[in-house]
Amino acid sequence: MGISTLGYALLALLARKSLSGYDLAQHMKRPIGFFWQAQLSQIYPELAHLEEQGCVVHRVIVQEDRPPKKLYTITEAGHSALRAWVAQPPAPAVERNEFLLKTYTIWLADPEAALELFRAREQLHTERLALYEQIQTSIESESGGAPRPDEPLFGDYATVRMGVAYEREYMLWCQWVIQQFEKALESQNRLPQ
Amino acid sequence: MGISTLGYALLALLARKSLSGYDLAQHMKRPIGFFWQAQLSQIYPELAHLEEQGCVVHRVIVQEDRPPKKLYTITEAGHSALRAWVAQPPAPAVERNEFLLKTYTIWLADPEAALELFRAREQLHTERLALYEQIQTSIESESGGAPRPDEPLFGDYATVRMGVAYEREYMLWCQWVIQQFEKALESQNRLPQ
DNA sequence: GATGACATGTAATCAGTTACATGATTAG
DNA sequence: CTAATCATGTAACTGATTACATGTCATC
Repeated sequence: MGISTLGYALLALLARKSLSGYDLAQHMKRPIGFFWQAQLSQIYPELAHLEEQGCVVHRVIVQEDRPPKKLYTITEAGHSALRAWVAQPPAPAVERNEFLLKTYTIWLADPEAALELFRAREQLHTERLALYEQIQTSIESESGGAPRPDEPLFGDYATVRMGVAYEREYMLWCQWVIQQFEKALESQNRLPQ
Repeated sequence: MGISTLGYALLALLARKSLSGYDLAQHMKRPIGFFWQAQLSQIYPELAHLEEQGCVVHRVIVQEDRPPKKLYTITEAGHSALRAWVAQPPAPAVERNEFLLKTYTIWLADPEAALELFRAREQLHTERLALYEQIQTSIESESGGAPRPDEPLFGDYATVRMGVAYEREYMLWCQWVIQQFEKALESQNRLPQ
């Protein structure tokens, strides 16, 4: 019946620009993929559903050099549905972090294996941090500081700031865990058996 | 065929202590619920599945004051399955943060409504931060500092440290967003229409 | 006698992933 | 001629949620 969260994610993109299903999938990878992901096979039925609900309309665009595509445009109804949804507090999220679940049980792992796990993880978040910082900087130079909160770019900027803070803390936390294991290995080496 | 992530979550608890399905559901709420959640209706079939795989066994405990329960105990096979899983890097997680999705589209919200949304959110994370800091402190006083990484309590401590860092940054980020909207409203008031 | 915690499960539904299926056009 | 990108979809399966179903025992 209603509109799923994915539906709102698609409307969020279409509120900025008309796009085809394929284009939407690209934009769902980046930047929206940082906080909401979806496959093409999920996007096509959802677009049909949004069209049934009157939130979007499409027209077929014939291109010379590429296959024809369906260009989707948000309607006034879609716009007001999105506006009603956006300031509504979301239901409590279901937390699923497999890495923290592993951390909870890391005490029974071999310390060398644990170190390898956390060193790889530290690298992952260090890389993501660098990427997000670069995006943040490029928005700042485009806007001359932070975009104003009534511009679409504010959405990009605010979310990437969260990303920067999150990745920085994750990286530092990995370093702390690594330190704990290194300390434990050291004292074990000083007092063998 | 194999063991699901929920299966490993249950094994992670049973590696510390034998529990019934009902008890497991309680422990899945806290502390594991901070990073992995499951319903009772999901836990019972998964326990049956783990038993089929030989990872757990149960015996019925008749109690005087309460209904009889099935006490599940991890087997050697379950223990080694858990040990093999724990140091294996998890597959990239699917990111789903509905609040960030709303933030991405917050530019088309009414500024007063946006402020309300973020103020409520700031409070939520401030409360969670206080809870996690309290848990962290109680573990520290129990262990006299950080637990050693070969103790089960290290799992609790390391995960709660991540929680503290995460909630602190989330809270600060909410405060930053609030500030942006307040600044925008101020300058709007200075130059009406 | 009602409510809430303890205790165990099944059935129906939903959201999301993976695999399947097809086809045009461009670049190497 | 092969691989990659563009382009649109359906089908089967899996993981997870919600609703259903039953029953004990203790406390108010």
